[in-house]
Amino acid sequence: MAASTGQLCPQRLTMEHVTSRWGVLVLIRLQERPHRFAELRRAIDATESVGPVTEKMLAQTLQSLERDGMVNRDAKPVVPPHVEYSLTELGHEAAVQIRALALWTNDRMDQVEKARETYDASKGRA
Amino acid sequence: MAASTGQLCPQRLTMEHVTSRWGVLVLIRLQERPHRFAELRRAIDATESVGPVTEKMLAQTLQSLERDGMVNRDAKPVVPPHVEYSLTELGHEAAVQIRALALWTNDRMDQVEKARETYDASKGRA
DNA sequence: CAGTATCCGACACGATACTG
DNA sequence: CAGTATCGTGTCGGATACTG
Repeated sequence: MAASTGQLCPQRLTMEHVTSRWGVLVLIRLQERPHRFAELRRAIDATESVGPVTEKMLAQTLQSLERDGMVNRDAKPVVPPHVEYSLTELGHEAAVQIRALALWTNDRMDQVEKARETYDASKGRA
Repeated sequence: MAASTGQLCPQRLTMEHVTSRWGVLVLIRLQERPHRFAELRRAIDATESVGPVTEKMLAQTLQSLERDGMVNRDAKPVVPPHVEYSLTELGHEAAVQIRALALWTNDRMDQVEKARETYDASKGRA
C-alpha cells in the first residue's frame, strides 16, 4: 500500500544527480571551463566510449544540477540565444568528489574486469 | 535501430554499482566490519531516513559488488548457513571514495535544500 | 539463515517533432 | 541556438512466495 518507489531521502536524490550518467560528465566538463549548451553536448559526444547525449537528457541534467545549486545558468538576452553554464562553488566541490571517484574507477578498471572474468568463469559455468 | 539503453561503458557500470542506493550503504557498513546477510539487512533498515532493503535488492547488490571484486563472500559450510561479507582491498578503496562523497553530500545538504527552495520559488510560480 | 523465482508497476531514458 | 512536448519501451526495484 505504501508509496514504495520514490521514497528517497534528499541526500540520495542529490547523489543520484551528481553521480548520474550525464551528471558526472557535465560536472567534469564544466570543471574545466564554462560551456554553452551545444558546446557541452558536443564535448560529451566526443568523449570516448560514451554514447551521445540527447538534448532532453542534457537539459534535464543541467536543470537538476542547477536546482541543486551546483550549476549556474547564465542566459544572455541576445538573439540568437546564448546561454553559458558554469559551476557554482558548491558544484565545484561536487566536481572534485566526482572526479576523484571517476579517476579511481578508471584506475582500477582492469582489476574490476579481471574480477568479473574470474567470477563469471566460476559461476557462469561451474 | 540500435540497442539504445544498455550501451554503457564498463566504468559506468562500476560506478552505478558502487554509487547505487544500496551499494553506498553496503560499502559503508562493511567498511566498519564484516557482516552477515541478515545483520547487514538490519543495519541498513535501522539507518535513519532510509527505507528498508528487500532481500532481493540486498542480494543483488552484494552480487554485483562481489562480481566487481569489491566484496568477499565467505560461506561457511555449516547448517544453518552462515555467510560473512567483507570488503576486499579494492572494495575498501571504493568505500573510501564513496564515504567521502556521502559525507560531503550530508555536509552540504542544507545548502542544496536551500538552493532547491530558491529555485522552486522562482520557477514553480513566477 | 540465506537466499532464489516470479510478477508487476513506475519511471528513466531515448527518439522524434515542435517552439521562442 | 537552446530548449520543451510527447510518446514508446526497457529496466529498476518492490512485494510476495518458495527453497536448500
